[in-house]
Parts: sequence; structure tokens; C-alpha cells
Amino acid sequence: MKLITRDIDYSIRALAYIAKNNSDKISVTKLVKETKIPRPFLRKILQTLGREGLLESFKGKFGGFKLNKSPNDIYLLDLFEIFQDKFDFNKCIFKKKICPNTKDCVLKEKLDHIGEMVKREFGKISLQSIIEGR
Amino acid sequence: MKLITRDIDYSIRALAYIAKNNSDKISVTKLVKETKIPRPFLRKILQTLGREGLLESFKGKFGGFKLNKSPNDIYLLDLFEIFQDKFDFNKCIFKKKICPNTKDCVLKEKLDHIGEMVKREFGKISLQSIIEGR
DNA sequence: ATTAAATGATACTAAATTTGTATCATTATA
DNA sequence: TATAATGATACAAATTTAGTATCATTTAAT
Ligand code: FES
Ligand code: FES
Repeated sequence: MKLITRDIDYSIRALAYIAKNNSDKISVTKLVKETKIPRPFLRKILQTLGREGLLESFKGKFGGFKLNKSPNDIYLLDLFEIFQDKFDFNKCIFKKKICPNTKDCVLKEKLDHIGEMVKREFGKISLQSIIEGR
Repeated sequence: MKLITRDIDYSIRALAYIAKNNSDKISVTKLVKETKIPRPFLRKILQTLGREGLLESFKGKFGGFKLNKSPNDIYLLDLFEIFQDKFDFNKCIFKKKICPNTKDCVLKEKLDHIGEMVKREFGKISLQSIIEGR
């Protein structure tokens, strides 16, 4: 099971670079040079990060991207919620015949609980902390 | 992201049924009737559960499967380790250029920690507890 | 105005993984 | 000896993930 998909991986790398150079607008061209991420894929990713409000985008010549929030306010959890469609750990798996109690299934409850735990942890990992290595 | 894959889902259902009827040997034919799981897929799954030591198998006519351990000694974690190839949450994602410190990368450490947490939790969920709904 | 270099939107394709099938060999019981 | 089961393993379909391509629009410099 992969927790960090390519989308998220590339997002972190790109965001990290942009954050470190946040005085400039950073173009995809620049990012591709720096990170070797496949161009059209990176483009798609940045476009969604823009739509989702993590990045501000500037069109036209000498355009590019900047952070739209402080690196202290961007969390790994955000990326998971953007790229892992709503990040659902727990899906009802039993049918009536087997599952002991359909109404409030223990298994589901427990998985739910684990999911919440993980979310909380991802909610603690900020872009800033990743950049700083703290 | 799916935590419970089909393999695991079906395993739980099958194990639950077998556990509830553990005086008999349960054949795939019986299980298919009871659970509606696709026959050849279920067969493959039970074969691996056998190899991995969760089930004891009996060949020949009137053969089938029995638990090889008490339902108290079978944990969700076992299934994850069997079906989610070694269940690795954390894979190094950065290249030198971006990642702050390659040696002891923070992000990797943090993901590792989360992985351990989740494992611990899965290690607490026994087949017995699922059957009982406790 | 025109050109160049960027992003926006979106449809498409390829690769990988997950899910499921099929088949043949072996074993045990009646 | 026939039947009904599992063992091993190769194959195929479906889905998801990863990546590409294209056209329209915007902006800045000349
Ligand atoms: S897993 Fe959904 S009712 Fe038990
Ligand atoms: S994620 Fe591997 S070195 Fe940072």
C-alpha cells in the first residue's frame, strides 16, 4: 500500500522548491529543470494546487506560481485530501450474512478510529517543518 | 486510498465464517454459497492463507479448511502483512536536490512513525473481536 | 500590433496494480 | 475407480495511477 502517491510526492517537492524561493514567481519550466519531474504531469499537479488555493498563479510571459499561504499553514493532510479522493480509510466490507452487527459495526468503528489518528498526524506535518528538517 | 483491499476483505469474511464453524472442515464450495465471493479468487486467497499458516487445509474428497490458530491469535495485521507486500508506508521520496537532509530525513521519520502507529493498531484487532463485535 | 512564454482547461494514452479466471496435477474418500 | 476436494501457477480483465497532448487565454516586451 502506497501512502505517498506520485501526485503527493511531486507536490511536496514542488512546494518545497517554491517555498524556498518564494520571492520569485516560479515557472513550470524552472521547476522541471530543478526537480526533473515530467513536465505535463507537473503542470497538471500545479494547476490543481492552484485551484485548491495552495498556490497563486500568474499567467502570461514571466508568469509562474507562488505560495498562497505561509509554509506554516500548508500541511501534508491538505495534499492527501486533494489527491486521495477524500481519503477514506474505512469502507463497509461485510454483508449482513457475516458481519455481526450491521448498524454499528465494530470493524468499521475501529478502522474509522485509525483513520482519524492518521489524519491527525498528517495534520501536524507542515511544509515548513519539511523544509527545515525539523 | 484503500486500506482494505479485496484480498483482505474476502479473507476476513472467509475466516469469520470458518471460525464460526470451526468444528467442520469448510470447503470452498460451501464458502462460495455462504459468502458469494468469486470462486477462483477465493480459492487463491485461501491457498495463500494456508501457506501462511493461518489455515490448515485438507485435500481430497470432503476436504476443506480449518483455522490453524485460535481466532484470538489471528490479527488484522497478519492479513495486511500477507496481502500488502510488507505494508510499507514510507518510501523515500525526495532526491538530494530538494530534501533537506538525506541521511535522517524528517519526513521519512514522521511517516515511519505513523506507519508504526497504524501497525500497532492493526495488531490489536483480532478475528475473535471482529466475530464477537467487541 | 505581434510575438514569445507562461498558465487554464480538458481529453487522451500508457503503465502498473488489483481483481478475477482457468487449468492441470495431486490427494483423499466412498 | 469415480468424485470432490486442494496445490500450484499461468493467464486475462478491470481499474487506478501516471503521464501526454492540445488548444485557448493571458501577459510582457519589442
Ligand atoms: S464492515 Fe460494514 S457492517 Fe461490518
Ligand atoms: S524523503 Fe527520503 S531523503 Fe527526504
